[in-house]
Amino acid sequence: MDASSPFSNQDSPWLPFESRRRARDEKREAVLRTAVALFLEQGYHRATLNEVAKRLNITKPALYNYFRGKDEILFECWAIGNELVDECIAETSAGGGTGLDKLRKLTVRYAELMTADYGKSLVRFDLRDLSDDNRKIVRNAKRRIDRAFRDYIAQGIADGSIKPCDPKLSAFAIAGSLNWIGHWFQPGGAMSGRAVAEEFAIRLTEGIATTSKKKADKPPRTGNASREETREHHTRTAARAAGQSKRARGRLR
Amino acid sequence: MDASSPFSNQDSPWLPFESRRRARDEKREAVLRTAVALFLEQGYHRATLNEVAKRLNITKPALYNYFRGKDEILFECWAIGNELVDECIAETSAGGGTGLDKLRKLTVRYAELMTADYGKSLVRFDLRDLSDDNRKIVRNAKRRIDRAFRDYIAQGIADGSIKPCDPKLSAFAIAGSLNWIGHWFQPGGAMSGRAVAEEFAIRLTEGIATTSKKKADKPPRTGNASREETREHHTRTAARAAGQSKRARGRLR
DNA sequence: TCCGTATATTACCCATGGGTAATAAATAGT
DNA sequence: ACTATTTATTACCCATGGGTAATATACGGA
Repeated sequence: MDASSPFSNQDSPWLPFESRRRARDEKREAVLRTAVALFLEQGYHRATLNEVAKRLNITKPALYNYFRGKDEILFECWAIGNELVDECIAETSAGGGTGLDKLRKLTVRYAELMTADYGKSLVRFDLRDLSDDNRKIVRNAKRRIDRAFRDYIAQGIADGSIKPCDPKLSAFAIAGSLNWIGHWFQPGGAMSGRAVAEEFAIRLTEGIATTSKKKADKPPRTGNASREETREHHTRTAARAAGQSKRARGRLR
Repeated sequence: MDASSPFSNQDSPWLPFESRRRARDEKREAVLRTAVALFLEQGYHRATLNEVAKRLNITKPALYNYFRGKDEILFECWAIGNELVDECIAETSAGGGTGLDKLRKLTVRYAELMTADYGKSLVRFDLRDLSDDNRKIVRNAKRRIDRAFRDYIAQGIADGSIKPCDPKLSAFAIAGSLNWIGHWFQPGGAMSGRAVAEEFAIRLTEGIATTSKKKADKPPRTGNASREETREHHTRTAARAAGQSKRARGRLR
């Protein structure tokens, strides 16, 4: 009725009777795009590799040219999301400002990530579906993200931009609220991902900020923490090749 | 042993039947306690009914004396958690106070629920594992919970205890943060569930409250929103019998 | 004591879906 | 064009685990 039609899936490099000569990495990424969408849509266990393949106009065994197995696909989806978060943290840390400034900056970007597929995969996939090695990698990455939030809060307390509080619990509270976005946000809604992100950034930090800015009431200052680039989900492929962890590049023969 | 029968005498031919039924319900609940723990520990799909049975020193088919199938067990676990939340909401709504008072009261109780198994089941189980009918029930219940948060916020804005804000987004932010507790809290940690709950209640409401109470700094006023009873996870059995929804009482023969 | 019911067990069925082997088709290099 | 390599397909294996049928056992009631 839908996915099997030759007219849907216009972005599949395997369109029948189409030139099948495309870079291997593009196909890999196409698999991941399809897989992450399906995993989110149906849940990892209900989603089958047959269905992933079907949506790409190929058959299941073809997937094994690019991945060792289902759990590796899951991990790679997660890894892409993780790289996006890492970029957020790196850029936020690189930029200046008070602890509160950084916290807000990270909050906005992280929130917006949670409204997109790869971001959602960070919070909706289950660690226990991964291999032991990959599970360790993910756990460490989660800790790094948590530390970023805590560090910014601690820094804010130190520089006086944030009220004294327990950084650990405050980070949990903020990150929890943001992570939950990945569970309820759906693109078709009334607010865009960007809008939700900016709203949340204000709401979640106003409680602990020392200066109670009324940024929300009118838009005289949109803030400098949200206008820069956020629009390159592509050209990330090269960066991934330098990823920190063992991520097999397809089946090694 | 309880109040299920006024006469513990042999002149009541109902006593044996009653005690039998009670024994049955106790076994039912034992299954649910074991199942919810296992589902949380391993995830619904990895957890097997064989393992549930094994932990109860019985075998898998014995479970089918009490439940129609795995997904019904999942639903019943969820239903118990939902009743606990319903009690929170009912009591909070019954009690007086400003919108902010009620919001805080609900926040404390809800947070503490999230630190226990049945509470966690509300946010960690996947709707899509349920039958269509049960899924509808759960969805409606989730909406009711969301509405409670929104109503209290709206009420608080109306009575001046809460700053003007979007009730919908604020409710999402608060509930999200609370729900996330169900994902990270583990009993063995440094803080008790109660302690986490009270911390969160303060942190999550201080941002939108008009009066910035410093409840956290010293304990001159512990607040009336946290001392009353919260300690009856038992004797809930009878209340469940009057539950709002089709919940089969074991296999009907 | 004997019957009927509730409850448990053993032994099975079988749909599902991840994964693999053998092989065919396309592509690149010479 | 011939060959090696990559990439896809068809046809299959099989472990897993939910669910069921047949049956045994415990127990209350007469």
